[in-house]
Amino acid sequence: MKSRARKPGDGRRISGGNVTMADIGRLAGVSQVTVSRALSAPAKVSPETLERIRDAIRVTGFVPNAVAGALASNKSRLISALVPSVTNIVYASMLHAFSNIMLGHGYQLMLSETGFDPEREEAAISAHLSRRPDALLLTGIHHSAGARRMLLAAGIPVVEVWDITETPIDCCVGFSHGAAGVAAAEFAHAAGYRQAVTVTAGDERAIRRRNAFVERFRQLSGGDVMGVDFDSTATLGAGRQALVDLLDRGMPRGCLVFCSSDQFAQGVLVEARARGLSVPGDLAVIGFGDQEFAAHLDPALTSIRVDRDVLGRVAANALLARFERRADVEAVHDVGFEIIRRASA
Amino acid sequence: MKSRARKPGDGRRISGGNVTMADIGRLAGVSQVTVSRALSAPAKVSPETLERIRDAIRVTGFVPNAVAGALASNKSRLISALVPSVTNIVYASMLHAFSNIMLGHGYQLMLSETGFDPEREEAAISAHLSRRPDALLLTGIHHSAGARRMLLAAGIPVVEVWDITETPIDCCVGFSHGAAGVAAAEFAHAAGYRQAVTVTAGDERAIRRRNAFVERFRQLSGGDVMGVDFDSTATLGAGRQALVDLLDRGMPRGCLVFCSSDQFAQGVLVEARARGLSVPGDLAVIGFGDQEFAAHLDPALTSIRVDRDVLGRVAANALLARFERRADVEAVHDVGFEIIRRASA
DNA sequence: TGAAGCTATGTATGCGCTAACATTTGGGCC
DNA sequence: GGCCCAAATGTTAGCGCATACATAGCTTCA
Repeated sequence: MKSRARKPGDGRRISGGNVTMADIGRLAGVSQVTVSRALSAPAKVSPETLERIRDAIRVTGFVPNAVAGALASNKSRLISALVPSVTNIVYASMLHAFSNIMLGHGYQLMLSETGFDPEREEAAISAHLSRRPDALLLTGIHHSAGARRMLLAAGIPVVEVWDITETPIDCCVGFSHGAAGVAAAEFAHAAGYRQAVTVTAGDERAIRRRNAFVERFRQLSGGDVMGVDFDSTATLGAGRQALVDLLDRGMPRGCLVFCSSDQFAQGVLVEARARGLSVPGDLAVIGFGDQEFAAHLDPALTSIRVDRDVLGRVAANALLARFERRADVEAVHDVGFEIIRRASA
Repeated sequence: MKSRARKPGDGRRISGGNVTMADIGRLAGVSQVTVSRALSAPAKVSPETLERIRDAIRVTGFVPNAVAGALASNKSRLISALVPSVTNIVYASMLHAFSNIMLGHGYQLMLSETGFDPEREEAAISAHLSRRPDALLLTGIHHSAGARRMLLAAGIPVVEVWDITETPIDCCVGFSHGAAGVAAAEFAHAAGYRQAVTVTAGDERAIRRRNAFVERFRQLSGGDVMGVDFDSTATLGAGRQALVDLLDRGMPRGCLVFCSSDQFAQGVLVEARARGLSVPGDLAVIGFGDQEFAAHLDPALTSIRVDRDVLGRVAANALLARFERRADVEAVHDVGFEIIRRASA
């Protein structure tokens, strides 16, 4: 009896889908291994046999079971990616570049969102590791102790993106958020701004940029820097509200608004226009991310650009290099950032 | 001998990660099955045994191998999602809502981008099916013949989103793009517009909306409707360029620009402002998607809203219903759309 | 001409888990 | 006291592949 007794509705496929290599072999008059070879190393199979096998596959619609393959070979050709949010273009475009390269090398992507929450991240890591991915992409360099332990125990390549550290779990690709904040402060000071305020999302990296900005700007200008912080992710509406709050709190005229994202910055610009405030006269604005719309706003938005495409590509290549145990791979890749000066600051 | 001889570098984990249930059982003084039960049905295991097993798991950092579990049970608890692009907020936010619900029910997500290309979609479907997902989410209702064949043979729940049809592969959640185009034409005519042009991305659904709009608008106004088509996805810059082209081609004054996305519409608004054209005086604009920025543009953008959150949630629930073989599930879910009238048209 | 090597295939085994069935133990009950 | 049943655990048999090793038929060339 080929199949054991099963209750209905127990997950057994209705039809197709459960054709196996053994079935194909039977049809083609060869053994299961030869079918396996025909798929993974066709050069090792004679042309005639190959053709019979391919016919059988075509006729049956056979799709090899990669789950079984992964179990047998201990290689899943699956990559896990954990990002804070897919609706944030900044992560989505990095993912896009990353997954395109991995796909080109035969790897599929498993995705989870962590929402900037280390506990959710830890849960996701555990869930993903149970799937035995061949590698893992994490966003950021701060992870719970439990997460670090699991990742080290898993013994697979891990790339942390969007930040850099001298002590990555395995390797990291990103840039220094502290340096970005400092550069923005120096840019603002050099541009003549002596007063600044901040608008920051509930994102640990945004907070680090803000802190570095505030510290450096205080050093340079001596003044105090007030700010509006959000728990949540950046939206245009929140940016508008932030400017309302800042004006209520007596935000000085002619000051620079350092925003943790272009969404906030656009909101500030929109609210300023609605109130008849001139930019950069009454207030100047600097965003982060240099999204496509930044250059087209009126006034065009000054922003900190990070090449998310390069980020994703470098991360993918770092993993591929690790798979091939290439010796030339470095653990820390700084992709840098660039302040794009436009009319808003 | 427990492990066979292996060459170095053949994918074997370095440490941890290859603890098995049998190892845990040995430590806890029970058999492997009891460990399995402790994890999947703890009520069936005595409290003392449970505690010893949990201790052993804690000590070793054991993470169960879901690959083996999936092979044995023929249930992967994996859902495949194929979307045209994750960088398009319209799909990203739908995915976000979808994956949140699935995650809450213990399902992980496998993701691929298809780039509006049926061939890429077919390849992705094949790759995903080899992973034996428990269900599949597809974008759109048009798929290659090969794709349809594979999906039917797989015998798993499939939900097609962003469109509806009377003949889904399994079930679909979306709205009628033809109806949306017709509604936009009727809205435009009722608002007094007698001339219209279109700006359309290389997206089969956008083209269908456009065609329906053009046909209905012609019926109502008698006039011709010219348009700019892009092969690629919608960007603000392309929208600007589209208006440039349309003006060059003698686009009539006071006409309505029907855009296949808010990105295009924003580009048209930006270009109009740059040229000193008034909106909706010199030209009116209607977008699609009602993204967050639409309401904040100047003038605020009239757009066709589709509730992407509901779309993702309904799609998730449709799959969950199928898993539970609930009888109350319908095959076609029309989530509708809504024209949000603002200042731009 | 025969040993060595190569090509094409096959056999055996097990990856780590779940599902079905078997067994043991200890009450509860008539 | 014997019977039945439930609770707790164990035994067995695969899931569909990939890997290691074995084997048969052919070349090749010393």
